[in-house]
Amino acid sequence: MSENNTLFDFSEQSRQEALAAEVVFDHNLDRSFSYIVPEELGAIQPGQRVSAPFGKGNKKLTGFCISTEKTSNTKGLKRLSKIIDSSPLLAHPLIELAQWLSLYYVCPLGQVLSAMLPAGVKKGLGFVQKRFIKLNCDNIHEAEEIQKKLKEGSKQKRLVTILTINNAFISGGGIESSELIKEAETTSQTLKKLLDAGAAVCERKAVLKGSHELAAVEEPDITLNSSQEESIGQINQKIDQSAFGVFVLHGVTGSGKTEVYIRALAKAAEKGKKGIILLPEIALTSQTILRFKKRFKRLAVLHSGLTEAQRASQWHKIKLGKADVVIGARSAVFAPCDKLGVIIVDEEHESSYKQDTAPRYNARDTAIKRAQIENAACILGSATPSFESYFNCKAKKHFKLLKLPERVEKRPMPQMQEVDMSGRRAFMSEFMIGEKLKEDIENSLSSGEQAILLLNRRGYSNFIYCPECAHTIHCRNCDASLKFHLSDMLNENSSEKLYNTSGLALCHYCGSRTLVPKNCPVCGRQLTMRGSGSQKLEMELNEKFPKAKIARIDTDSMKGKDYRELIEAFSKHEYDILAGTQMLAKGLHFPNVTLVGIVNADTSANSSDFRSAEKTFQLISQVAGRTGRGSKPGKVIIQTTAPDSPAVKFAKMHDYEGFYKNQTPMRDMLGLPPFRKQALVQIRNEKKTRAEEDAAKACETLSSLIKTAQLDIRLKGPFEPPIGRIGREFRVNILLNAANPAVMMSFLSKARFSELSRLSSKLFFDIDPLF
DNA sequence: AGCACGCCGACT
DNA sequence: GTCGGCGTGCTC
Repeated sequence: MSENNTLFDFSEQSRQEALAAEVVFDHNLDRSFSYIVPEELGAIQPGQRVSAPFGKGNKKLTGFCISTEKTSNTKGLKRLSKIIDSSPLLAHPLIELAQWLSLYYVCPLGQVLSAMLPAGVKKGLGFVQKRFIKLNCDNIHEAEEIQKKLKEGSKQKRLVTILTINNAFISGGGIESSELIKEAETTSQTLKKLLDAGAAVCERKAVLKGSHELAAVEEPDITLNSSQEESIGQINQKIDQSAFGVFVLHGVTGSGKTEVYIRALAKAAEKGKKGIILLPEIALTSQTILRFKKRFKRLAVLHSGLTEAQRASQWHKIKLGKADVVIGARSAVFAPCDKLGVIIVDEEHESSYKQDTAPRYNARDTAIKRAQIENAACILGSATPSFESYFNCKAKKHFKLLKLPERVEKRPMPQMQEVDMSGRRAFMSEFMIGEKLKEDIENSLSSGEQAILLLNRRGYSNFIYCPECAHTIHCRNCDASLKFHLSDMLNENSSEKLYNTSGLALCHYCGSRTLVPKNCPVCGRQLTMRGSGSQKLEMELNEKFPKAKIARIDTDSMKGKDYRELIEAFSKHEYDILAGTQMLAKGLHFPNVTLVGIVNADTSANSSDFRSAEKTFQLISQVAGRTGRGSKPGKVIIQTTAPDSPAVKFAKMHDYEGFYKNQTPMRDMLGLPPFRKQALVQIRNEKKTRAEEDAAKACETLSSLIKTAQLDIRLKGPFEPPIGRIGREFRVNILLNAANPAVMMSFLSKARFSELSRLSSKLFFDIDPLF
């Protein structure tokens, strides 16, 4: 209707200059749309969200304004309906970062911008309405007048007194009503009378939810050793100069990396700048958070245990400049700090920094880019740096390697001992704890110390299996066998004699849950749950150490909060043995743990994974770091079927450099990371033949584009991924690798608008994939 | 990504 | 004769 009046408006509208806004939406269209900004909506800035009519039905969509421009060419442009935010949610550096992410990770800008904001912020959560009370006068003299009218010793009088003392006059901020009532030891009834009499007024204001600050600040009394001093010196220099620089802090476990982080964050705060520290989600325990809370009063925390509203509140706290330090998981790399001084990525080698849904960014690499945009220092800390980061120190001028080769207080590195299980496969299928490990656990227990046992698989068993015909139960939607999980969630009466009532079959790929039949659907014999897992380990421990208190941790048995509680309980020695999966390897600090047993060090999960040796090395080294953190020395028992593999050998000797030198020539030869950058193009379709056809076409298109432009990009594929079908869709992969990430970036942004976009299969890009 | 338009098969 | 399958094209 109103959009159609251009016919008559022609002479006035189109000749006049109008303000146009470029808007991107959170959909799969990788382009922006121009809209006229109607004058009555007022000023608009990039980073604000807008509501705009879109498509034939003019459906109102929420988008982001990314730029504005005066233009006389307004033909065919629609008008914005609304400016949603009163001020930009995303400042310029974050928009710039989003533009880079969009290009680098081949993801529409609107999706990136949307992913930068917590869901609660988009919903407008994070604030609570509170009532503030102030006297209906402007000074003490007028307040005395009010006092005179009230009865001596009355509660109303007391309220007025408190308001007067606190200068809660009409032009001021007032006192929050519940605080006032508490202070005056009265009730809301009394306050209401005062308000009704017109002696005081009430004002509603939006206040950050749960934003109570911690009072006590502990003075740091830790003396740094010389390598810590050296490291912090170099980092602080960059922070002082407001200069970009990346520091790979290679510190053995227990070498005091956290103290270096704290000093860098303090330095930034001292300069009036902000700092962000990223941790793997699993390491964000109250243990760690508390350590930072003690040192930084103005701290914001972003972890998955928060509700949407709490998260939004923390976000706004940062946005309002009320936090000097932000501690959080992956997405905290987008924390809306202005004046960023330092950004830290702890355990930078962790694969959980990579997001596995669009935008598929790696928070470590995003942190580097953000530091570059904002002229900040970036610290990548790890006991086992990723080969990528170590390589960058040699190859890139902005990277600098800093080493912390010794544990603090000169504590010794744990003693490492491997146990060769290769000749004992029969034993391992039955039990998981060998004699050597059993002995050492007994020793630890008898001297009142604690032990951690680490297992590499999750769940009770690998699959549900028929011993007669070898049939395994598979997922309906995926090419994956279902895993059996013990569960007490089932109610006995619903599941008769046909189903196993002790647990459920779970698909680790699409998350579907089904009942487990008792008998094989093919031959009718009774099914068994074969394999080994942490639940089975727990049972074996209970048998072998009946007096010990045993706790089990894995992703299946734990949801965030329970996990944190269990960690606390273990650190208070409420348990003797902690058994679980990889997640135990991360940055936990238990002074009383003197023994770590790695039940099976072989990460043979996926032989196509060229990083599997690197992962094994990281696992052993990280887990070893959990022991001997107190006054007593630590010991590590590594059960492995490959005691001579480089990963085990070098990890045993705590020799990272040696392992790097041993492994990287092979990577170089095969053209793998860190020497070349990888990009995965995945074709998905519900029809298998269609997926295969389209993959073949995509290969051809890509190959010819590479050839004609003579690019240094190699193509491998098409090939079926380890799991060929997930959630009903068949998948086919094509792998690209390029010597130069910029070449890859420009190639892909061109390629996706070529014939590739005309395929009927869905296309997915995963840059720097981790398998 | 949505959503509409449009052209061929299986039904009341 | 109509309902509805999903291929194609467009979105300021």
